[in-house]
Amino acid sequence: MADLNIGLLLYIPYRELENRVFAALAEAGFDDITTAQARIFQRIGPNGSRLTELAEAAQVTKQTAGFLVDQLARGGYVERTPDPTDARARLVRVARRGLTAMPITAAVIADVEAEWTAHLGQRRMAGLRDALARLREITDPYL
Amino acid sequence: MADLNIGLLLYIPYRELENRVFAALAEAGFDDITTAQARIFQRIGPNGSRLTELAEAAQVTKQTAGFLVDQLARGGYVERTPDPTDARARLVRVARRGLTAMPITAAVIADVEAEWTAHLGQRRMAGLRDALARLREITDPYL
DNA sequence: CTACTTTTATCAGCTTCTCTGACCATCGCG
DNA sequence: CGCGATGGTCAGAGAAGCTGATAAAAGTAG
Repeated sequence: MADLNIGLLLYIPYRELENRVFAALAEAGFDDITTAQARIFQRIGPNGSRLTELAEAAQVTKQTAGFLVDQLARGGYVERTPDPTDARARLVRVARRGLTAMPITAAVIADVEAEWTAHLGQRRMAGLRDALARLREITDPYL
Repeated sequence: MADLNIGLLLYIPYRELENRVFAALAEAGFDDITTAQARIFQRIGPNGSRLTELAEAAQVTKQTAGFLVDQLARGGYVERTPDPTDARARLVRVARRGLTAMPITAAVIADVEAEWTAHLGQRRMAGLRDALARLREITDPYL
């Protein structure tokens, strides 16, 4: 095993956080959501997003994004409304059930961050967040 | 969108690195490997690993791990040898083709890390690596 | 040494995710 | 208006993951 590459080092805590979030959501009754759906849901902007935007941000094809959005819509997590500025497009917005799930997710993330801060110390945790935010500038295809 | 949660901040650069690695592997003729296979391959120890270990490290079921190892074996990336210490178990080892692919991966990772270091500065990059390595202590199920 | 439990791995069947390719409707521009 | 670009859907297929059931070897208790 020895020292792991930076990719795996990024992936390991990501996966841990994801697991914790899904465990909490399932316990709260949101047991019909999947990781793939969540990765799309996460990228919906405050005023809704177009399918194409979501697909690009999540790095999947439009077809896959559409497939996942349909499921989220069936579950009541999102709704699809026509885009007033473009008759071809439809805006995906967070709906009732999605709004209910969000604070649960936020609470788990806060918990996990607190644990990580306790382990790393405030200084290193702040540095981690700062470094990742800056890294996003050159690695996020959605930006 | 606004400020993203720490999970997504971890995932974005992870995904970028993964994409770069797979692009380079494909260009070098290793176009038959998938991300799922690579996530298993990555966890194989220097002296081989058991299927159960790989499954746990990659956080998939033994069945899934077995399925992926079979594919890796068919591609010549790994080989399965009997475990001398336990007749039930078989050790998964990196084989010829796997050994050939590893330096290509390492080179891409080095390139990407250099880019990230250029963007963040040496100090922040070192801090990032340090923080992630420490985080692994409390988030890696394989440890 | 026998009986029971645990561990390691496999087989079978199914769901979910993701892709490619083909297609349609609308937009925007010259 | 005509035409390329954009936003999205439909159809079909492969990959990846799961649960459940089974088998074989190992470990453990008596």
